[in-house]
Amino acid sequence: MPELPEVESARSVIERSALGRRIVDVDDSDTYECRPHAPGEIRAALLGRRLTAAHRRGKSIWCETSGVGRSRTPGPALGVHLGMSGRVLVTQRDQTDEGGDYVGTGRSGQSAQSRHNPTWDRFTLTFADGDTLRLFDKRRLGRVRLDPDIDALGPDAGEITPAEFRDRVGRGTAPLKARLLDQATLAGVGNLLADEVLWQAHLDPRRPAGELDADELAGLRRELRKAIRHAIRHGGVHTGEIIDYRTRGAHCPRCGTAMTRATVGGRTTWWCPKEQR
DNA sequence: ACACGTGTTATGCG
DNA sequence: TCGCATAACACGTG
Repeated sequence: MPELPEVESARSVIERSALGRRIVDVDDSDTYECRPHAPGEIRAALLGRRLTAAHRRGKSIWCETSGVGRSRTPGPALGVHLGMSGRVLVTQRDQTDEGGDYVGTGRSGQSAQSRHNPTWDRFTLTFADGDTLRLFDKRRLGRVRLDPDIDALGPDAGEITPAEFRDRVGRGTAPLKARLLDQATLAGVGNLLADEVLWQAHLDPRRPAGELDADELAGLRRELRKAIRHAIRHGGVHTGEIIDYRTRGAHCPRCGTAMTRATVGGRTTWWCPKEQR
C-alpha cells in the first residue's frame, strides 16, 4: 500500500512523536524484516542512543541517531522501508497509537484486533519513558536496516526538477510505466500512483520512455507533482481519481471507454485505450 | 481452494 | 557493463 504519500505520513509521525528519547530496548528478532543483519546487531547498535531526525526519499525513511551518553559521535542511521504492507506505529503509555491509520485503503480499514495483534509487530524500539515505535507489517516485505544506501535511489518524485525529470525519465526503450516505477531513476512512484499519473497525463503506459517529447515529459511531471500533493493531502494514493476504475468492467470516467488491463513493466496496469496515447 | 498483489531485489539474457 | 525482463520473496486477502 504505501507509496510516497503514505511514507511521508509515517516519517512525519516519527518526527512528531519519536525523537529525542533514549532507546532502552530494541526487538530486532525478526530476521527477515531485519535482513541482512543478524539478530541483536541492530539492538547493539542503537541501545542508549536517541533518534534525532527523520528523513525520507521516495519510499525510504531513515533516522539519524545520537551518540551514546555524552558522546558527540553520532550513531548509524536507522533505515525503515514499509514494503507493501508496513506501518509505523508510535504507541504512548496510554495505549493509543499514532500513525499507521492513513485513510485510503478505501475498503474496510483495519479492525481493532488487527491493529493490536502483536503477531505483525516486526520491529520495536522502546524508549526510556515507556513509549514504543513499532513497524507493524502483515506481509513482512518491509525492512529495517542500519545505514541504508539512500544514494542508490533517484531524486524524490515530489522534488525532481524539470530538467532532471526530462533527462532521467525520458530515455531508453523500456515502457514509460517501467521507467516511472524504477526507484533508481526516480524515487517514490508505485504501481497505483503510476497508473493515476499516466491517466491524468493521457499517456500510454506502454510507450517507450525515450520517445516522449519535451511537452509530454513536462506534462507528466506536472501531473505527478499534482497527484503526490493530492495524495498527501487526502490520505494516500487510493484517493486518486482513476484508482476505483482499475477493475474488470470499469469504464474511463472521462470518456466512457472500457478500461484495458495488461501487465506492463511487470505489474498489473489499467489504462484508457482511447485517451492515453 | 486458489489466484492475486499497492514493493524490492537477484538473476539471466542480449 | 548496461538495459531490460522475469522470477522470487512472504503471506494476507478476496
